[in-house]
Amino acid sequence: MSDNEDNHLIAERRAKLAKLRERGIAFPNDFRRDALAADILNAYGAKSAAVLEATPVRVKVAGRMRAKRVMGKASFAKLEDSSGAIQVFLQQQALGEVYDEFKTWDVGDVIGVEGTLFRTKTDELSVRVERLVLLTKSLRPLPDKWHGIADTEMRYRRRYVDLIMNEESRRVFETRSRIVRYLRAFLDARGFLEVETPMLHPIPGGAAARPFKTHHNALDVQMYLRIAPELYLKRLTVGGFERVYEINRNFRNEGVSTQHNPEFTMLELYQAYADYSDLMEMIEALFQGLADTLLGSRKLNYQGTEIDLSQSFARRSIEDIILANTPDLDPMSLRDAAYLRRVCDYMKIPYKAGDGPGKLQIEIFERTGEHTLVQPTFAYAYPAEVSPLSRRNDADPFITDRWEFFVGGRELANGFSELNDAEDQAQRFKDQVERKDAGDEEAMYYDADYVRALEYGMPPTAGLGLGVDRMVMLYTNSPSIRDVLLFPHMRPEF
RNA sequence: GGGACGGUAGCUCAGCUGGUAGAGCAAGGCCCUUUUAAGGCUUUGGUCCUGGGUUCGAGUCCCAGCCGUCCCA
Repeated sequence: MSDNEDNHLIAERRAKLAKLRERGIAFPNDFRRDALAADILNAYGAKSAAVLEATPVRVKVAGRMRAKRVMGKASFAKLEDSSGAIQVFLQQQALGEVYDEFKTWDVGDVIGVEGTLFRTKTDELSVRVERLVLLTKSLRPLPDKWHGIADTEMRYRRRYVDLIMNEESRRVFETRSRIVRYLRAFLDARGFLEVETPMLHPIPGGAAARPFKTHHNALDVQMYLRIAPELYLKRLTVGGFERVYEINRNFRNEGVSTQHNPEFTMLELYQAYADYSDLMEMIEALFQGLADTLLGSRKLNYQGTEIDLSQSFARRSIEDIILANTPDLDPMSLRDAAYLRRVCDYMKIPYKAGDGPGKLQIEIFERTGEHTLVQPTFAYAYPAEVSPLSRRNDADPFITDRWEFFVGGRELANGFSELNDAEDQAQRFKDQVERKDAGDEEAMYYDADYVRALEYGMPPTAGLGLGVDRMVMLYTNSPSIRDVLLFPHMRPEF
């Protein structure tokens, strides 16, 4: 992908622009359109040639020239705006000198035309142009109009070209916007308050992940881009905002893949006087309602697999899922660290020396169970050891009241009843610090102010985080997270 | 981090066991007043990703690197 500046196509267009500059305003901004292509087609697409001739309709449209067919003294071109495209018809006889200039214009130029509607011999509604203006000279040739861009690298690095060329790509990002609007409407209707909490954190918290580090000059302190907004949002529930949410970016200093981008969008919400099972119901309503609104169906195709959202979503405990996928395991030894280490050794699953039975369980689950959760499934009963912010289960202190939600073998959301016991939280942070000191880079820091907030009293609360990008992937049938991010992370080009 | 695959004209792609770098579209010129991947004639356009190596000779083979895609961890 190397188009150097001196390729002759660009040179020719620069020469044309130089002539435009000599003649006056090369980039005029006084053309005002009065119609969009799609609106014209909707309003007059059914009118007959005779009716259009009897009662002429004048329109002013503007957009990018996407096709150009010159036949001597008459030409056709396709003019594309945000709504769609309409054909324009130009004649030497009607336009004079401007027509001769038009013949030198290029596909990709932005033009404005004024004229009357008519139907061509092939019955296509078109604009018979009476006035014609070049609004923006395009200096770079567009990709092949028939093949489009196949080069994924160019699609991601030059999203603007991708958006010009690919209707499908535009549609994905329009759908993304609709999904985010749906999320807001869904939560607003349930009495949630949208808030904004800091992106620059003195202590990165709320998740197990490596943060991006930065530095605040005036204060001369180390800062971190947030890995999750969780601890701030829960401070707000202490403050009395009983239903809050935030939709914004998190940053994690980790690998890039079809599932991961260093910055990604997360919905987090907290609801007081609710528990983790209330949130399972909320997720179900959310995913089903979105399918209804977006697709008009609760069955969707994701990369060749039918996903059925119409049934009540499955709920299975972590230990059940582990046993279902590895039936040889001894059900009575699932919390025996020595036994689990032998299992990991046998299955070639890496683990760290300090990993206890809870962490080992999750390692086994992630290797053997996750990818089997294709239909919407809540995996619940996460070990307390890997859930330092979750409320312990009343009957079984080994586990917490926590689930993760899977579709297509992929984690889309994580929710739990919140740990609101300040003293338990302080102890869990201490355990995390020990793990960090032992070399676990993903272990959490001790957040003293957060513990202090809990000491004021946080009502019983449940919260969840939902990966918006992955959700958009699901609903737009996109194989890679890069397909749903306008400007995905790439290595610097220059 | 490991593996597989890819990088050739502005775009999409050919290029066999090593032997003068190709097509379509786009672009320049000429013709053309109802086309829609318009058409006809014609011309131009290359750091074959980069750097080494083997060879009389490398787009092609070898090594290293860069960028990307997918899979795995």
